[in-house]
Amino acid sequence: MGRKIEMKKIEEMTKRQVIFSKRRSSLLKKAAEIAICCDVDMLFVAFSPAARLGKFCSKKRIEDILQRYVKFPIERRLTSINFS
Amino acid sequence: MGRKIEMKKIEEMTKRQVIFSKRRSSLLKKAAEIAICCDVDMLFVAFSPAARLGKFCSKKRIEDILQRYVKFPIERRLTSINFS
DNA sequence: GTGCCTATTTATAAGTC
DNA sequence: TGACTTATAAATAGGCA
Repeated sequence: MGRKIEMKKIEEMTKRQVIFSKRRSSLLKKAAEIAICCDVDMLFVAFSPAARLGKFCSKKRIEDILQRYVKFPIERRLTSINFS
Repeated sequence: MGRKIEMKKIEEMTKRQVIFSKRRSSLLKKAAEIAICCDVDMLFVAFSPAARLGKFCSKKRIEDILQRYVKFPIERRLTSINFS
């Protein structure tokens, strides 16, 4: 899509962030479509090098599983993220 | 992409499974590209209605986090999945 | 950092075998 | 079930405002 790019880390930070932002939203959109059309629950997380989280695409079952089984350190981080 | 479809659950099971299989692999491919080009770790999980897991797109940090913080019931399920 | 534009590249629904 | 093919629709890299 668009002009082709190499499959390697984009070294220019600004460019890398712009590309990430754009592609992440497309990926989430796709994940949401698949979740609905194919009747599956989808979980998606992106960790930046600074260890911050990206976003979720999720539904009920995954929220339940996370609340039930995931210990506090990761749970605390996960709950700061928007579900969509 | 392709002929347009409605944003709702595909009722025909066979068709739904075929579509899911195709779109899941595309989504994983995209996630892998983003992970490399944008230097992020990506985690992706799909739960079917039968509660079986789909697949992962993951890297080192996420594997570490899962091993360190996720309790056994979910961990046991996660470890049966391929990382790619 | 945001938000559109668009030429180009990908994804993919349907179909066939 | 999978592996192709193809017409169509979506994603997107690079620009530009």
